Amino acid sequence: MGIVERKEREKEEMRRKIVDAARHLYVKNGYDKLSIRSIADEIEYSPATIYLYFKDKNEVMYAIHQQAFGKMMTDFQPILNINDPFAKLMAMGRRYTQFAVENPELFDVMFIITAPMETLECREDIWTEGRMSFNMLVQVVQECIGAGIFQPQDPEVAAMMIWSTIHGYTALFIRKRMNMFSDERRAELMEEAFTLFCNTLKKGL
Amino acid sequence: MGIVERKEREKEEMRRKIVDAARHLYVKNGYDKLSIRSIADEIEYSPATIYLYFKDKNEVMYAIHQQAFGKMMTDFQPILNINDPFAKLMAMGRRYTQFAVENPELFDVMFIITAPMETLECREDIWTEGRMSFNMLVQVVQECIGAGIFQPQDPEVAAMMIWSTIHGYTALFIRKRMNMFSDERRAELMEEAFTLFCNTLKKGL
DNA sequence: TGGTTTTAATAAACACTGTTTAGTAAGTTT
DNA sequence: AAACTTACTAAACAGTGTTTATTAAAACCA
Repeated sequence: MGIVERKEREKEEMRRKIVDAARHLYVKNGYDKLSIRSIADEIEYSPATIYLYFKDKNEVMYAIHQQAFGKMMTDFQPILNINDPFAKLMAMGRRYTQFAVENPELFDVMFIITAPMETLECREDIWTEGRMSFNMLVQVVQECIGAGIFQPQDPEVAAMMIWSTIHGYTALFIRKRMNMFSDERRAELMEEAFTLFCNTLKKGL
Repeated sequence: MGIVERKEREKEEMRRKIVDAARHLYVKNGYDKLSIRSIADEIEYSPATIYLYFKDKNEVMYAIHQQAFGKMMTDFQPILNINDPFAKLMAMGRRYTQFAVENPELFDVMFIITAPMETLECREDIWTEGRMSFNMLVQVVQECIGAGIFQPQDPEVAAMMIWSTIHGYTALFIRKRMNMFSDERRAELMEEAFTLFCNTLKKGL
């Protein structure tokens, strides 16, 4: 009797339906305007039903957060084919910011908003999505060390420094903390700060 | 007749009362739990009264944001007496993170939360608090160039790169994006990333 | 097949939220 | 003393996340 299996599938299917609707609304309207009721409306179920599949709104946000990391990974896939490790590193930095600009809400839920981090899956030293993404960066840094572009050193420390810089201006931009500059100057500063950082790394790391 | 003047003073006094209560509650409970009603309760007025002094909650947040920048400026004051420009720069970086760790909610409203940036005061290329803080950093970078520690270059670009790195790991930490590491490793990575960044700057910028 | 149990879904309520509007009471001016 | 102006608030509007009691359907068992 495949009844339990079918029920399992239906449960999965329903979860997927909820997350898809939620992601849709979230990407369009942002976190503040994403409500359990609007998700329920979208999938034509009552609001209470969502609580049969997710503990709370944070868990819905975590599911979106997971999907967002999935999308980012596929976006990054072509970069992994680049042979020159430093060129690969630079391409990764560029893509990070590009991803944020093209998908501001997804970037938000991945790296800024607190909601998804309130779930069990993101506490107690385990945050799978973060761990895996960071490892990807660490590996490229490792390759740079192996190729003699960077000096021998703890690749995690170097990776953390590099992530910080790229994430820094990206987050400041996304959260409007470059509003003291004009649109043009803003773009210029980000671009040139990136270039300067790359050159500094090449010389000094 | 000093009646208009007294009324002016009373208006100012009331605004101050509201912001003080709001800041108090915000620092204690964070943005989500700060409500117009809770502020009204604290100062023993009706919620509607707050709307006679502030356009909306965003403007209250902007007032807190202003006060937070004030506090940060006084925290930074002693650093400005350091003679060696590079030591001054490093001290500023340290204090930035220290301020964030000691006053996470204030850091949030200054550099992460979107609410205060929705006000008129923060749109159209003017964000006084941001401009002034950034200028402070630019000046120190300028001094580093003058002292021959950094090569001649656009000090705003260099300042943006430096701000990005320091802000990067600070924001990632505050928003729990280092949850894939243990407490100890987290602190270690931040500390060593900072040291590595300083050394890289000294060598390569 | 009939009766029992389990499951899925919901209506309604609870305790909130930011914000607006209409009305009141006190202070100020003429 | 009457007219006007200001400061304030009660109440309402339209939402929010979440919980609970209830119902209807599906699954299981005799």
